[in-house]
Amino acid sequence: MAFGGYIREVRELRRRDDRSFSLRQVAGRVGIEPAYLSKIERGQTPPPSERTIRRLATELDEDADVLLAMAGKVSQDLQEIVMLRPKLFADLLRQLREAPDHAVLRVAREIRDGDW
Amino acid sequence: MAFGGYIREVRELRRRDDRSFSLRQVAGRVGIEPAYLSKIERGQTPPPSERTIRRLATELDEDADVLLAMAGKVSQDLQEIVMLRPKLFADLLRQLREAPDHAVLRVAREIRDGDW
DNA sequence: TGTAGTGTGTAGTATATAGTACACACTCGA
DNA sequence: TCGAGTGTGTACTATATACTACACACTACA
Repeated sequence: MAFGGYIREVRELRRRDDRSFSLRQVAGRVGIEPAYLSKIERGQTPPPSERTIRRLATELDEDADVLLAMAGKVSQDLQEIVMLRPKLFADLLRQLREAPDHAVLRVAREIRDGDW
Repeated sequence: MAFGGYIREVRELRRRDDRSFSLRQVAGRVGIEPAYLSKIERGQTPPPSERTIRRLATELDEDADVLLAMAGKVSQDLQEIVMLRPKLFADLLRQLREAPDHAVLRVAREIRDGDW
């Protein structure tokens, strides 16, 4: 799914119950020009910065990491986690690339339960 | 450790045994201008692109993910792994941020051994 | 002693990123 | 019916990214 089209879809859905979700008003609350948001939603310009995507996520009650992924980006805080131990996490991610969700989830659960 | 200084250190070390590791010759093999490599090594310009860092890594026999991390970058292929399942990997990475190396390694080993 | 090779200073460039600013035509409720 | 609000077209801009090109002074060794 393309980033812009998804934003438009979600915004118009919210708008059905709340007239304040017009393009202009959302742009205003997010802190960008309406013309820019219009171009973003129609894919006439590349997705905006991480900062702006995060504000859109908050505004539209969407998951920031998912929106960032649709925009072809990875959250800066995740990048920093990888950069602190690059070999460790590079290997791990490449191992997990093909692993089914449930296997990854189990791993996350084990770690969370702190059985180190 | 700063990216540029590390490159210089490694290159000069290689150079002790192999005169072909001069700044000019390495730049030539990597495909960039000597003046540019000079500025990189002295930190007078930001680290180069992922593509150029990878070539430097090959040339100097260093780990590309580690060099990229020193340059404040995360490999594009790793970013793509995260972007395919953003929620899953975002959660996992944030769980593992504080986990000790050996715990992460054990997780990687379990997955590799395929006990899904 | 001269020339081949070394690192570096300075100037400039192309492309991408991340937007702003303003005007325009349309629509819809009071 | 008119004016407030809507989305969009066009033109511009500032900053960052990722380099190239050329000239210069120094060194080393044949």
